Amino acid sequence: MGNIVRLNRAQRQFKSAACCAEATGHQSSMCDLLQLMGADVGDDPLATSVLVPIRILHAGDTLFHAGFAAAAIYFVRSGTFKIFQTADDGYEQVLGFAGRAEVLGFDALCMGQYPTAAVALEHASVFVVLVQDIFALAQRIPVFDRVLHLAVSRALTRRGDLADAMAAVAAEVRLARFLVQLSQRAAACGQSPCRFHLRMSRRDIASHLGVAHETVSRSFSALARWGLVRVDDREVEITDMVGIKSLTCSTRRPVDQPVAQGPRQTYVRHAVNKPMTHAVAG
Amino acid sequence: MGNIVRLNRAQRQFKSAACCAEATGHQSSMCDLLQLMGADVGDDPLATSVLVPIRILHAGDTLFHAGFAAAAIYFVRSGTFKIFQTADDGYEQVLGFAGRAEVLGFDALCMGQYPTAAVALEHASVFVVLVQDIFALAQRIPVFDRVLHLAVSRALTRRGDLADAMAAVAAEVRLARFLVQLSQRAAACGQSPCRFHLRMSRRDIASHLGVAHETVSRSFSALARWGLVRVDDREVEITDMVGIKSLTCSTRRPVDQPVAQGPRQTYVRHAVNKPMTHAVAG
DNA sequence: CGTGATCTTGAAGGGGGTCAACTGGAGTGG
DNA sequence: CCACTCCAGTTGACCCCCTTCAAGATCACG
Repeated sequence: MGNIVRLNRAQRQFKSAACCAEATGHQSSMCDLLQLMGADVGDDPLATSVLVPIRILHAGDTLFHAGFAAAAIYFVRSGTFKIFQTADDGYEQVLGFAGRAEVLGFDALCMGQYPTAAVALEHASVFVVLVQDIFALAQRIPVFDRVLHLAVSRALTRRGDLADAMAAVAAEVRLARFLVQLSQRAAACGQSPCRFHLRMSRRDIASHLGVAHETVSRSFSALARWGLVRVDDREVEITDMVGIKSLTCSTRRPVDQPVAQGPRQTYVRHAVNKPMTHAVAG
Repeated sequence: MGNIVRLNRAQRQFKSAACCAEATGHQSSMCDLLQLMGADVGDDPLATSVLVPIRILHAGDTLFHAGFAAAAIYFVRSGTFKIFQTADDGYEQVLGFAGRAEVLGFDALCMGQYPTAAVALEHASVFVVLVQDIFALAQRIPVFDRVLHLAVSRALTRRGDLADAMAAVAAEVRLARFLVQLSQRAAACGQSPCRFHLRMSRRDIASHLGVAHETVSRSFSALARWGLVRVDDREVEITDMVGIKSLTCSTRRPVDQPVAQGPRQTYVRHAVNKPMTHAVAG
């Protein structure tokens, strides 16, 4: 795959001065953090008095490296992040993409260092909560404890989705599942579930889905040919939501008794091609 | 794959009377739970006074179903569990296997229902903490809050390992990574890192690794042929720990400048076969 | 305009999915 | 006790899909 550390372009592109820019961070209050996370915090004087630093990142900036000491956890205020771990040979395995109101770096708690790295894919900002403060804050501000638990629970669910996407045999199905996930996530944020701009490169998607990046390209072309999506570089529009969702159902050898209807639609791969060409023809 | 719901045999095999047997559960104290999780709890009178139910399960028993309302989270006291989600067509995607001191069902918190299911692979017992009690307990017993956060952090890391195992191109590498994970996990529990009994079927492993179960069989045979492991049904012995660990390093197209040493060892698949046959010959 | 990146498409080869057949063990019922 | 059934596990054969290598298009930047 060669999903190698390639920050050069992004760094040049966005002219981020410093790689690990702690720069231009200001302060906010715990109250804002709780509101971001969807908690109902009346006017808790304690929450408003506790200050929480904010860190600003440019595209390509690294929020934290894998293997570094666990200094803090982060709550995404804006922007998108790529979560990945790097193998010995430099291969990046992308575990997921995190957006607004998601927690980052929590998996470092149990081992004292980050098992994964996080890189901003666009201009972004995060709330910073130092590891050494977490438990004290959780005790002093119960609603923060609740918010944290819920956020981590969501992060856990997200990583389950990862397996979902990688489990499909056909590459087109993997991509379809990924796009549907993005769509539903966008909808949950109040954005359009049909049109969105991909923040990540084909390489990142490929690593996330466990295929070669050329295969991602081909799968995009296939989905477009079948009339399910319209693709222009990183602009994606889902033109047939029903069709793409039905495609995502193709897993492996479905059941012991396949369907016993129609012309032996046993293979998944066939199910991938057949109905789609029909859909194009129809 | 046909990784279908096949509890019949297990149920018959172990003669578990009720599928969802809440049966024969007794009570224990929060103190025991905290000690299980590795916390140092002196003689906290509060912790000893809080009672925590224990649930006993037989092999094949379901701890909780996917889609059911989130009633409780569980801490594994003994035994092994299979965590999985079931697709519409009945395909089981195995997300992982959980053992002693791991938390189960936490991902249900954020959505009110379990996104995954958990089934006991052997005789097992768990501590039961009702969802409605979690936050109150976390506030009353700070150590419990800490223990919970750490356990969830570990669960998050575990799901990262899942992607690691599924990311490899070659099936033998996936299996090797899985075995190394099991080995390291066993070592962390004070058991032998070289010999262990697999609690899960080939089908479960296949689903976990994202391959067909026939491929798992073939990969076991290949690893044995290369002298890395000895396999007898579910009894596994790692006979060449260095060799199997070096095998796990094979990812995808390593780096842009391969190694430039020796005869162009660019392909992973070659690296899989070549050195191993040498190892057998040598 | 050269450089280097992303993205796309083509061609070739092989690995693994799928189906099939076989073995062996466990439970069932005669 | 022994046939019978069911299932886990293994191995073989076929062939499609994906990986890999390669080349071209496009864009950004100096």
